[in-house]
Amino acid sequence: MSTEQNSEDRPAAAVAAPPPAPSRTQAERRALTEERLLDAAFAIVADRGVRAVTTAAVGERAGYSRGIVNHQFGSRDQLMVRLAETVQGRFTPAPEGRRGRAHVLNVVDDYLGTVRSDARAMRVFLRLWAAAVGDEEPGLSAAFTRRDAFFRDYLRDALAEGRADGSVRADIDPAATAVALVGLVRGIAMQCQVDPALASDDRVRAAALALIDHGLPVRG
Amino acid sequence: MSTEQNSEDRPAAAVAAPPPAPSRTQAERRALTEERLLDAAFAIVADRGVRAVTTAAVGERAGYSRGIVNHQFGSRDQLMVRLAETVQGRFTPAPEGRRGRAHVLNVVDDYLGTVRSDARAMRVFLRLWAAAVGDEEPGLSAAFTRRDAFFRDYLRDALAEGRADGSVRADIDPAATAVALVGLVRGIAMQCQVDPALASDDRVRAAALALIDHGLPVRG
DNA sequence: ACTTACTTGCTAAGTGCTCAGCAACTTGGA
DNA sequence: TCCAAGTTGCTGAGCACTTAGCAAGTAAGT
Repeated sequence: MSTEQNSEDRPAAAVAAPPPAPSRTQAERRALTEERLLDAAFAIVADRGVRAVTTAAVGERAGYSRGIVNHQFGSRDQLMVRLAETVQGRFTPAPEGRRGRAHVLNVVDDYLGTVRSDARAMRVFLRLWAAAVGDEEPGLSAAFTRRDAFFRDYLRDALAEGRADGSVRADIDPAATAVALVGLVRGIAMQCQVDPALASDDRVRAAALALIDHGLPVRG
Repeated sequence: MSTEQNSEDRPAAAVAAPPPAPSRTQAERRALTEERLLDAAFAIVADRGVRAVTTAAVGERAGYSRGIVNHQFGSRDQLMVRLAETVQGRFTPAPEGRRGRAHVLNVVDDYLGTVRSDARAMRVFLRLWAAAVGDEEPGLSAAFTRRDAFFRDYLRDALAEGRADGSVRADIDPAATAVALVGLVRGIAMQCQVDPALASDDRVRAAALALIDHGLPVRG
């Protein structure tokens, strides 16, 4: 996936097969095709939802034929899994030097900031996650089970570190609190999805941070 | 919807048309049919997900024919909306005498308790909500936009009351904090859905309450 | 009788996937 | 260096299947 805005601006692509450069390695062709298909699937999820991702729609939006998805990925399900992994890669928290409580607050703040700064990617991520929760896409459930565990473990470790350096209360349970924090940011982002007025409201972000920041420190 | 467990224990219903009592008012027939259809739809969502709710599957599971849903509700979409409203009705918070911070904590505790005590209904609620967020079911999005606003307003008022009676910090924003709290409980419940091991872990519930309880009081 | 509940046959639209075949690329022998 | 043989990317017709909804009919209540 190069960027997310090349959803409709590939002009002649949908008409005939893409002849961008005259000569390409087979590996290059394959990689380029995969990228285009993932871009197309991304755009369709963003615009019309997970259910609208049909093999034909993806192939044609990417400038190929109806059969390309099955040829490239084997099945629609595997395309969805690859898409999920790709989108998940965008939301990997960056340590950024901070530690303990400040680190946790930073991760949460970043996450909620993404709701505004990269609304399209967040929309796709949440729609894929919703499909996984609803058990509508077999492969997605496994992909997000792994992803959730990773995110929780990351926050658990940050919380444990904060407890060790004294920036986080000693009586909290790092693992369980990590579940609550992941829930907090996801749940807020989901509401923003249903009601866009919330997404453009910085008070929600501030309230979430305040909730955490007054809950974690040793002194209130 | 009578109860949630009558999903498979209506013996002869699936074989022929239901002849439960020989004589019924037209209004009674209609009401009974509606209830059975909603029960069937509920069970299908719980067992196989929102997408598996086809008009034929619902009709036949309820002991009727394929066409009954369209006859009774006009369209599949309207069945889904009615189902959502019915399920939402189960999750209306009961005031229960408490006020301010204790009231807020009580509502959150109840909600998280439901993840274990009425897992089936919670599962259906979350799957419907996920479908609404994913924009897969047109009518559901509107139904849950209303529902979310109601739940947020309810918590906002409880928080404002707590601020007035001194049980909640004066510097919090009731409306924005309500969004965070709704997100917290929904996000936790969603994770429990994907990873059932979390659902049976009381530490998560305790951690969520601790997060709130140390965040809201005037004294830390 | 008449209205309403409900069934059943049908349709049109849409689904993922298969497969034969063509065209572009790669490889290796001369 | 060239060119045939082999491999891979990709197409597009078609298959088997599912869907929501309609229309015409039958049965049950008034």
